[in-house]
Amino acid sequence: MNNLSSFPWQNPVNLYSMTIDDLDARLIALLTAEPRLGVLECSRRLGVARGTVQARLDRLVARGVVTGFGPDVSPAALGYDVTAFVTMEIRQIAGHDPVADRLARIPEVLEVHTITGDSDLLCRVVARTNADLQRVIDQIVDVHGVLRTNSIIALDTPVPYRVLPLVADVPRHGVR
Amino acid sequence: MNNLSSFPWQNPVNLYSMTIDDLDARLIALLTAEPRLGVLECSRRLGVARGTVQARLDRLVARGVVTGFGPDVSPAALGYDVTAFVTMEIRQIAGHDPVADRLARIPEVLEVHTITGDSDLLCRVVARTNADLQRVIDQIVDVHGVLRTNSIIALDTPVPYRVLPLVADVPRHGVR
DNA sequence: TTATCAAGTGAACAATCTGTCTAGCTTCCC
DNA sequence: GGGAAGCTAGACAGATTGTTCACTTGATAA
Repeated sequence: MNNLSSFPWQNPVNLYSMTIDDLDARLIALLTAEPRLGVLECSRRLGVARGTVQARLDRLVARGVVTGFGPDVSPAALGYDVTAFVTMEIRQIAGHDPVADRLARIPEVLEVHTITGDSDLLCRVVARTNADLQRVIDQIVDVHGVLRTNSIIALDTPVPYRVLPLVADVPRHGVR
Repeated sequence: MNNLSSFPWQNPVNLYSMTIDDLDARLIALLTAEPRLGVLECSRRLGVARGTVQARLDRLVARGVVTGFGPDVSPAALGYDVTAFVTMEIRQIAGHDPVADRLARIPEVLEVHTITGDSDLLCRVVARTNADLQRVIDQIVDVHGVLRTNSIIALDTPVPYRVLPLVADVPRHGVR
């Protein structure tokens, strides 16, 4: 079933195992908890050599498991207290999706997905107030090709976005 | 209308202006682009003194605008290629939401929101394959209090989560 | 069994950065 | 004018970084 080891060159993306081991997971968890930690301090906390931490980090980044260490910005702290999910039907147009391109130009649109189901696109937007949300939605509706939208407001977020449990879980399912 | 300056003590959370200026935005953009940059290098790139960058950064973190510098992990790179949004109706139970607590115990559940509309909760989940998604959804359905679920698969993500345009936009709307 | 390779260890080097102070200057507000 | 806050510029010791070295270990394959 798994031909990665037999014909790795046929699967360049998967040249490296898509799994991480326990040390990787602990490293990610550590850096998530205390992101400003240096490599040296990490090596001390994890009980391994500095070179190991450095190599692991490089490998995680090279594989694309860790895509960056960007500052996490809270829209709420900037005054954008309202989060909403907007689904929409669009007029299907050939070629590279022009609707998504237009949506990407609206700063309040934080992400866009194409989806299965009745609607075609799902995007997450933020706004300063409910009234401000109307303004943002108006911008979305104005996008050429958008036929109909449907908004759902996120009242509360009992579980904010997190990946750590997943990261901690992966080593236990290690296939390789 | 804005009583922040008159009675700041009545609004402890908003003691600091919820706005950022151009330098803040440029600093965030710079760190987003090259996150491993040190404070000194930032000060050189931005053309300001090191102490300024340090102070700005400290303030951004203190205000909660920047919540962390955690490593950004890509679930896809870990083999979780399928993303789905699951909405659900739940049996309303008094007290601190026990359903969300249970959902939080499922590693594949990346975030949970309570929402307006027909459904009560919206959560983002990932899975290794479509078949694996069924396993995850089964776990969700098994949660006590979950009555019905509805899954939407994200086929593609033309605009991945990003906050930078918003950050760049805020200084232009600076109220203070 | 032996050869080979990938990975980790421990140590060393110079160059750089960090945390923390100082002092002086400007701007804004009462 | 006085005060507060923010920025600049410079200084210090101490810590960290990137890099390279030689050596050990474990797994794999011939």
